[in-house]
Amino acid sequence: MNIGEVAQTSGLPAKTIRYYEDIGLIAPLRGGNGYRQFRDRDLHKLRFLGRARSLGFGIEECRTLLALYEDDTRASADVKAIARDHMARIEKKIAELQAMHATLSHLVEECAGDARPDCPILADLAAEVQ
Amino acid sequence: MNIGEVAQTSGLPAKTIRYYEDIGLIAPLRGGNGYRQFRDRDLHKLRFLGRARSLGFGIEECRTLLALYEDDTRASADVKAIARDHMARIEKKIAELQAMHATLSHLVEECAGDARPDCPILADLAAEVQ
DNA sequence: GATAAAGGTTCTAATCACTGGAATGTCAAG
DNA sequence: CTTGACATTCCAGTGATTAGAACCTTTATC
Repeated sequence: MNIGEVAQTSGLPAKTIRYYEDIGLIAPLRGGNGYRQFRDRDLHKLRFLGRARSLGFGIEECRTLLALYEDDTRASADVKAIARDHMARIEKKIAELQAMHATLSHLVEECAGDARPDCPILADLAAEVQ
Repeated sequence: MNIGEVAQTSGLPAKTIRYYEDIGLIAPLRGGNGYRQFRDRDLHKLRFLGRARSLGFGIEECRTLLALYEDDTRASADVKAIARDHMARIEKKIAELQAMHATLSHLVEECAGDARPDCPILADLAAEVQ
């Protein structure tokens, strides 16, 4: 399989697939013409990566997860720990975003949103103390 | 005021303040020794920027907000529109993170998390179809 | 066989908002 | 005079791609 077909099948852009090879996440073979030759194994890995990335795992976590996936002697506890860490980060991020949203929501409600210059949003941003 | 004091007062790292000058968000004066000389106006702007950034506005949005702040003839509607757009982006991001979290939460619950290799998390990542 | 389109290759540079580090200059105190 | 704290500039790196340029190979059509 050439990269185009793999991109189609995996849902990852060809650019991304090349990048993943660059950083050593996959290692497709090469044909005589220099084209990458993807085996089923490469495709599986790419799908794994696409799914893990879509769940927000970072590249290095993906690398670790992939290694665990390929290690028959892994302990599921190791995988679970990575997932838990990641969940904690997501929770933190959500909380931050919700705090931002709450503040903005409050300010937007207060703002007349008309042609006049008076604006509680700017007033808040400019306030000496929050 | 020198940059160190401004960093203290504004809560922004000196590096960040220099960067903000670099991209034209502030324009402090210079003393004969080449040191930046910050006026109250610069400090106000930096606090404004710090607050806006902490609410998640991007640098270019900050630039626009700062311009609106300094424009006495602004319409509050313009500010409100920027804030609304930003809120919408935040909402989208929260929804994405919540979806990730829900999936992970489910998988983590299913995973024994012991010394055995069987792991629903890896199984999900490796699944052909989701 | 010529040619053009489609697909492949590598490489560099850009994104965003800083941040780290190196090499160097200035100021205040002892 | 020296030491230390503080300032300066410039270059490079972060994460995870992505855009674009210049070029090569394959395939289909004339």
